[in-house]
Amino acid sequence: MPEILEIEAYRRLAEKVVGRVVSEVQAPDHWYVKGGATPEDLVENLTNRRFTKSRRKGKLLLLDSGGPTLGLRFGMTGRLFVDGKAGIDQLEWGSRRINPAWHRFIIEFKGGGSLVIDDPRRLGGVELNPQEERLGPDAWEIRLPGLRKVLSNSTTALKARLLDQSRIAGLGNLLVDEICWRSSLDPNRPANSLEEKEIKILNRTIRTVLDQLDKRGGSHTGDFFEHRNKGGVCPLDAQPLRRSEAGGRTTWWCPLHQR
DNA sequence: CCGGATGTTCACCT
DNA sequence: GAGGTGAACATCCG
Repeated sequence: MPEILEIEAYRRLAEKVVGRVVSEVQAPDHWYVKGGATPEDLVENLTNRRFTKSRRKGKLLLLDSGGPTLGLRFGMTGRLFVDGKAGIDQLEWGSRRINPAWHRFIIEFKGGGSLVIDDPRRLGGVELNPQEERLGPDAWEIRLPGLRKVLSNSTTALKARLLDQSRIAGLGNLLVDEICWRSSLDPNRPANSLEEKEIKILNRTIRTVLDQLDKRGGSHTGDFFEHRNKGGVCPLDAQPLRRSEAGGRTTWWCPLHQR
């Protein structure tokens, strides 16, 4: 799932619960509660609280309450439902079935309505007062000086650096492939080998891709997405795409124009 | 049946 | 400390 665009869609959906008061919290899956807290901690800290804001940092969704802040992570297969309505119609690689056993976290509100995380693979989690400072600047808000800093002093592959949430928060595997492809940059290049000219291109491309794919409907709507398969060729120059691994993730790129 | 898929965290190496 | 790897989570799809 979800990368920054999907979490942003969830954030917008979660605005519906701002102003509502929590009547009941169900956290049936102890494993799903992170940060050293227990399901009981969540119940105690959130019951009778009124949510005041729906925020996002990278892939972390945050609901402020005036007291504790609730942090929601969705892993690859987590979906958010508010009042039974989904934030994303169809999650790539997700399940299209609905199974109550996959409802890892449920909040009921006074006066009706609910917020539910459905997560078949249990890769997400909920946390009280997550350490937001562990995340780098948000990818949607980062600017040239911030991006320079992300890439400086590191021989790590460009792609691994862009996926490192502590350096820049929000980009996932699909978005990074799309961004490198549009920027004509080889994802395997050492991060600190980029010239100023290339960093500028990358900086612009990050925002262009996020704005454009957000309007289109998500991380899987990029121009490159449908080609990153076995036998895929570059839609720009028809060159067969290469496949490798970077940062532990499958990477596709065009060996001709991505340098 | 097997392998891989939009993610995060942590242990364990070098 | 930096950086890489593999495991764990559990389901769907080809």
